Amino acid sequence: VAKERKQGVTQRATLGVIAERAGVDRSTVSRVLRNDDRTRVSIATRQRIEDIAAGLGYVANANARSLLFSQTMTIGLLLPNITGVVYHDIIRGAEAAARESDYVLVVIDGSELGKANESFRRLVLEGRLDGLLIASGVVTDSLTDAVVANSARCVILNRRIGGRYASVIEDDEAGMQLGVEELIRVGHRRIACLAGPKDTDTARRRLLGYRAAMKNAALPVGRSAVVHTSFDEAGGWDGMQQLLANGDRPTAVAVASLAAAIGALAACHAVGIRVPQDVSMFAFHDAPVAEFLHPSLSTIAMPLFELGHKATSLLVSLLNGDSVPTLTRVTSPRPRLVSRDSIGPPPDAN
Amino acid sequence: VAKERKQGVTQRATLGVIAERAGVDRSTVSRVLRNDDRTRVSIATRQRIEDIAAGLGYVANANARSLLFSQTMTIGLLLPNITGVVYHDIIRGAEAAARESDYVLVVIDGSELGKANESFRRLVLEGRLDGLLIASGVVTDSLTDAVVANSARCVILNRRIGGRYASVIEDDEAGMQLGVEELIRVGHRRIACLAGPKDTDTARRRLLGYRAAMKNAALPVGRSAVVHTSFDEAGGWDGMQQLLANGDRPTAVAVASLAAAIGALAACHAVGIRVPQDVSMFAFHDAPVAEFLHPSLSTIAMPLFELGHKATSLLVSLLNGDSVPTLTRVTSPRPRLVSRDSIGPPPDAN
DNA sequence: CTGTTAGCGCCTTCAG
DNA sequence: CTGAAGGCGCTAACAG
Repeated sequence: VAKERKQGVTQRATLGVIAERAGVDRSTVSRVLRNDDRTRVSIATRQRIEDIAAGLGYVANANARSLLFSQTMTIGLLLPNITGVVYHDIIRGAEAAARESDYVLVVIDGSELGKANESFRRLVLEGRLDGLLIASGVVTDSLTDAVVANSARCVILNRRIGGRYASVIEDDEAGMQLGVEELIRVGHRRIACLAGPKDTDTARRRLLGYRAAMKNAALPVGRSAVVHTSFDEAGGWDGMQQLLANGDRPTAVAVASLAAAIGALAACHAVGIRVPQDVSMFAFHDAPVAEFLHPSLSTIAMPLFELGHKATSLLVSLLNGDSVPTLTRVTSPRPRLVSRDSIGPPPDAN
Repeated sequence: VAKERKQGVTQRATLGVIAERAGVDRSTVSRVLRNDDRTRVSIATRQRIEDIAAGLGYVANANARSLLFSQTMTIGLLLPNITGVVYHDIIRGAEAAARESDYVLVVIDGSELGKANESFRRLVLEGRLDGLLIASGVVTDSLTDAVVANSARCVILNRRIGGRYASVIEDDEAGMQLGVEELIRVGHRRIACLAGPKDTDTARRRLLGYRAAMKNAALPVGRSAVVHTSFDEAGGWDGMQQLLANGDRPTAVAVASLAAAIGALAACHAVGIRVPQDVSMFAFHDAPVAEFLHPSLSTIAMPLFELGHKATSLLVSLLNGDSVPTLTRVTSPRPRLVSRDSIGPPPDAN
């Protein structure tokens, strides 16, 4: 355990040295540099102080402030898999909202639960972070409980948790329904669903959208039409293989994630099933790569920037002591169907 | 500008309250809880203090420590595009190395330069971070200069910068050479290169590997055999289209990034060119998605975990006041060819 | 208009 | 074996 005390080589300017050079008290310097409007400082000294501070490249030490205010003005975004394509927009949205409220955003990789807990401990329990945005996947009650037990605040992204903590969700149901409706519109009737992990709230909501669309069109959902697998490529591959092994093969598939759709496409290629001639499909969530697959993949673009933005602004409210609703839905802009080449009419259409 | 002073609702335990309950001085509590071995505390009081601390869930406040030591024990990893597939292993490696030295790692999204500078300002200049790992792309001299001018330290990942700052690079040249050698081994002679942005050091090194392999085999590199484009899918698409428009179309292509290879595959599909029957290709860098493309993509797996790990341990050395070499190569484990279906014999072979 | 004072939570001499 | 005192850099009363 390295416990050695280390010192930065270059010393940064402090209020003290500026005060000394300007021949005033540190408090005066503080007032000037913060533009404290409750007290007036003479133009002359103000100018002198500002010049010296600028010359020294003075920036206030965040740690001193944090100590004083019990508040660091930084929040963390905990992601289960930092390189997932869908997270980029969430990050951008969160960062924008953070900046609007003078917070800094840092991202924490929680790809392994043990690591997540370790980083979490250092960052939240030791007071480096005022609050945490927790993306679905790594959320556990013990984690969230620990966060709030340490006077930090948290907001859950895209996952509902027993109503004890604030969570923000996208309208998975509407998005999935939109895609299935398109499949129905072009003539499909035997439509299957690659639904994601059975025990996740996200997958459950997407499945609801699928079922809603099927029900509205009075289409049957066979017992083997819904397959639960992981959200990644391997999951899509496995799930598609199961669907293709069925007696009455579906003519179209609604896939609950982009990565799984890539796997599903591969599974089709592997057995010579053509997309969209033999089977149509679309993926939930959009990303640039969809354009470049073979065939290019029709997708549902969700308001992820807004999701990240909303979650962050709620967290900021929480940090301001305001209360926020337990569940917030981000419904605007609406989910959008991005039509590419993976959806066509069913093979038996004529 | 929100400047209101906010207070956490729950107050965290401090040395003071533990001391009070234990009927001792705060300094004694501090000694016990830090396991200070330079001074002995009686078993009885030690036990009492530890019990109370545990009961209160005491964790030392990082901000108070930071203020005292001018050191936060956290380092940042600045990524140009946080969701790039190659970054995941780098992040994991960096995190592992950070933990080994009792540092915490946070990731910063630098996808937009303006944002990067803003986050950077808040995090580095205000002293929230002891040092910064800067991944290629966003590196500018003004940024790095500003970092060290503020008594933070930085290490550049996979990009050399005029010898003024420490940088760590993977062996791009060896990796690219390995792939091209495989193309040559199966019989290709007209081999092109989609080389990435012309002005980046990374692309330049990969191109060197391509040229080295060609030279070793005494194969000519035509003037139109090397195309510079961006590293993303669109870049690969554009570049491949240029190559296919050439008079003597190459029979194989070395692609300097995975995303560009996906774009290149798409460009081939678009004009009915089959991979690998008509054109073979491989991509620099490996990721799970390569397995699920059509055809599955042969790739070069690079030691990215080790890259992140090495860069971080160098940064820690720097923070300890040690000096480190300006340029460090991560050459172990060696680049590895992951053979899949996108490489085959040239069409004119028999 | 400006200085004095006190303290955020922690650690480290130096005395007992 | 333990306590007292001082200070990291900053800000917010309260005095002048």
